[in-house]
Amino acid sequence: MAEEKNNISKADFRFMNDALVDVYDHIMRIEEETLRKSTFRDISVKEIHLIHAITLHDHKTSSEVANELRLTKGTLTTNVKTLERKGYVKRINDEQDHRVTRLTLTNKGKLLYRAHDAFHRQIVKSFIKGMDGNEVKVIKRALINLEDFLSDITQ
Amino acid sequence: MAEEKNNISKADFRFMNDALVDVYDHIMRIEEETLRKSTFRDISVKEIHLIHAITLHDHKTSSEVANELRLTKGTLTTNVKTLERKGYVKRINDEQDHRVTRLTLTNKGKLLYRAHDAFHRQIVKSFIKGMDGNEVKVIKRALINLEDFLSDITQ
DNA sequence: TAAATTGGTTTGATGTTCAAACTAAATTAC
DNA sequence: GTAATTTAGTTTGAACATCAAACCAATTTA
Repeated sequence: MAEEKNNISKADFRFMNDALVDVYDHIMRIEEETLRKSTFRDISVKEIHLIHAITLHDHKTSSEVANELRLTKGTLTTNVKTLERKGYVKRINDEQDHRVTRLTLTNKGKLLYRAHDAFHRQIVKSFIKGMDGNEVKVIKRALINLEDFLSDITQ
Repeated sequence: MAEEKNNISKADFRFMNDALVDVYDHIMRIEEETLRKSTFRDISVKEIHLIHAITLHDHKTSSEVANELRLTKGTLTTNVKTLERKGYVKRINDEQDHRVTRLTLTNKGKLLYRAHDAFHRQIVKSFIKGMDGNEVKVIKRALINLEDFLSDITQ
């Protein structure tokens, strides 16, 4: 066997590690800059992640969104408040249970959601650029490996 | 051709996008928790990234580190100050140019650096678990694709 | 119907960051 | 060779994100 399975050279480790680390920072940076130059220049990366978590259609409760983003309820309240003020998010009072507020995007919020989603689509597309079906499967397997590894650590 | 090149199904997009997004958050979370439970419980994820940027051997200047991490000089000064107080980092006065301070890790800092590096090694290893040389090449290509895409945007 | 629980908000504190003013050292321009 | 400019880093004051804890109102349970 020319290449041992599960054995990785120092150079490969360094390359992949740096790539994995840098890529995320780079994406955040680009998102920030892109937003700054767009019609949505009053929105930060953190805010767009909240908008993404609220999603297009499924009227989640505040607590659900807070859990997903691992923020306290208090933090979410304040963040939602500013996005509401800026006109991206609307609160809906739940008819069944008068304690809960559900979150939804305004038209402006939906527009931003779609723009952001399109950017992510580009990222994924670039990731698998020029690859055939089998190669895409290899990438998926790698991502599944990583997710499994990470969830094994957590519980 | 059963599978068109460069065409990705909605499901594949969603899977890869979510994986790419979630993986980073997950890693940060695990780093945070692991630190909390270790001997280094006085260190945050942001702080460990600073320690990583200072590196084991190459006595960078404050400005160099600030640029790498894209922080202002002022922010770096305060961050270094707390890491110095906690005993992970040392300032060295440059003999040539008395304006510059170079940054280096104490033994405690180096210990932490190595522990953190070992964790990253595990991550990369899990990423390519069970793959042969060709498959590893596919992964590398994907990461290069992504880096190219991102630098093209920034140029 | 009183007590406990739940969903969300408010409050006060902490940590991270920045921009701008500043200090000290080095470089350049005359 | 001194004055003016630039450079490296620090200090300061403000802004923002976050949290934990106290709180309020509605619902559930006992």
